[in-house]
Amino acid sequence: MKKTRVRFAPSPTGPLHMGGVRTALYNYLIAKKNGGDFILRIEDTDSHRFVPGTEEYIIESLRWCGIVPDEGLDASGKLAEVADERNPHAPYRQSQRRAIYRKYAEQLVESGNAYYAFDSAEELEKARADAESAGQTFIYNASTRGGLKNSLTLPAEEVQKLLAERTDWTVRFCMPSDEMVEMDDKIRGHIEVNTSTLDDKVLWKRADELPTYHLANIVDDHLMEISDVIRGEEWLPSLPLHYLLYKAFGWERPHFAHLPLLLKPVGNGKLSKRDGDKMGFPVFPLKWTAPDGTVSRGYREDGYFPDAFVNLLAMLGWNPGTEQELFSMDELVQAFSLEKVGRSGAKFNPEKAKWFNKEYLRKRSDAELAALWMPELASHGVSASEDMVREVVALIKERATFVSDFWGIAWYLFQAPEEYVEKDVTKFWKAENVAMAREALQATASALEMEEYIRAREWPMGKVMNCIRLAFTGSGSGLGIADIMRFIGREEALLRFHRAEERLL
RNA sequence: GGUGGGUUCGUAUAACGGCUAGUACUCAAGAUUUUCAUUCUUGCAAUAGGAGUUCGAUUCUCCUACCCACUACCA
Repeated sequence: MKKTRVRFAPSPTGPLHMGGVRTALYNYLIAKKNGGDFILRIEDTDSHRFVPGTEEYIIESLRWCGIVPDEGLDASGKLAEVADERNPHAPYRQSQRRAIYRKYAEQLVESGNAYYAFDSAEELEKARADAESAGQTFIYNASTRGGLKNSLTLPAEEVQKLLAERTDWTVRFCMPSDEMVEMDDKIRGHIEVNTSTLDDKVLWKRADELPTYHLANIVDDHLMEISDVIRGEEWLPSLPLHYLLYKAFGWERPHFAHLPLLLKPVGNGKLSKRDGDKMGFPVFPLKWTAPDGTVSRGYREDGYFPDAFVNLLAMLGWNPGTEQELFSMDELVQAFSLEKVGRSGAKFNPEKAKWFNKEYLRKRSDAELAALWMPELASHGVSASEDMVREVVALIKERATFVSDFWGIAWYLFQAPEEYVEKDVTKFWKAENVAMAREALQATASALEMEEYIRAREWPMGKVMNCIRLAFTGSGSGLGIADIMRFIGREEALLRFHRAEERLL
């Protein structure tokens, strides 16, 4: 049995979005489940769309998620450029592998599976326009290539001349004219396509001496001994070409699996950057500042835990077949299989995403959460001991989804209220209740004693307590009185009550 | 337009021909609680439509509708 080797091969054309992270995750899980390798490769064969900083962004995103490549990164965590024991196939950046691809493109021409094409962009544009005005679709393949400028139609001397003189020619795949391509996909099953509907894709460009995705992808997957190609559904239409390419080279092809797309929460279409901005959730793992200064929020900066993010991503398109929803990375490795990946696109639900984080927050230790909260407390001018913060966290963690919710839930344990919610004042601050509350507060030394005091007199517990809470927190909601008093102390409690009396009556 | 893929509660999904179509999120109601939140209980809510195969179809086949992707010298 061949070793499982999978790869994640993004283009550095923009920040990795959550769909991309999910693709990386599924690849990683399959690799780890089978004791195989997860390889990171950067497909930067389109020099025009390169966006600075995205390669680093991709690497950092994967690292944050705990998706660690077995191959592709050097000791300093950068994309490996020099081959060594760990990275035998370096470089892993396609722009640095130029020399490799040309050889293979020429091999295909020699074997009759590809040819040189000399059509200019304008000529192709015209051909398309003509076909369209005739109500047809232009396809560069067996049906049209005979009338176009290429090494199949031009005399050999002319071809040699153009090859030498011009710098804008390409190598195109010679698509068979009428052949059924039969394919198997691990997720979608058997698929058949007739080659007459396919076109002679450009494989290599003389202009920048670089291959297009299709050639580079197949060559590298072969050279890097990739056993399973797991990628997004948008690649399904080019699967026949890839099958034919493997056949033309005489190479054994990997297994293929095409993942369903991630769709926008409402309406139709795939999830895009805009949706997040519009609906108030991130679509990127980390915050991204574009070269033009535009900032996009990230899951990390929004307060998501990486394991929660990984978990929610895993459940988008896959299910374990049981009712378990919470999985650690190790558990995912155990439970994951492509057989349980769905075929239809998954609409992303931001509400459910929050639920996952809430569950993970609860699982975090009080100490860890306290440590995460300390910086924010400091920014509010609060200097509390770590022990105390930990106790507060224990009290409030089940009310929060993010650590950033903590302050809004428990601020009044650290500072006195300056304002009182009007609605709650009219509801709870009634003279007779205030009188009872004052007496109970003053006559007792602790919350426990106070409760007994109120009970002994058969006073309305709720009314009295709400009155006190209003004085403590400025509103009708919040923690239990006993808990609040434990943190602020009797002195502060009395002070807050008297201040409320002064302000409200 | 062409090619390919898809379609179970609002959302994510379960049920690999056989109970009353299950679960989670959301939402609603009730219980608990000194308020709020939590927690617990209950409820609302789906097989796109039509044929066919079968004793029996969410599941298999075909047609229709709708959705998505691709259709570049982008990936």
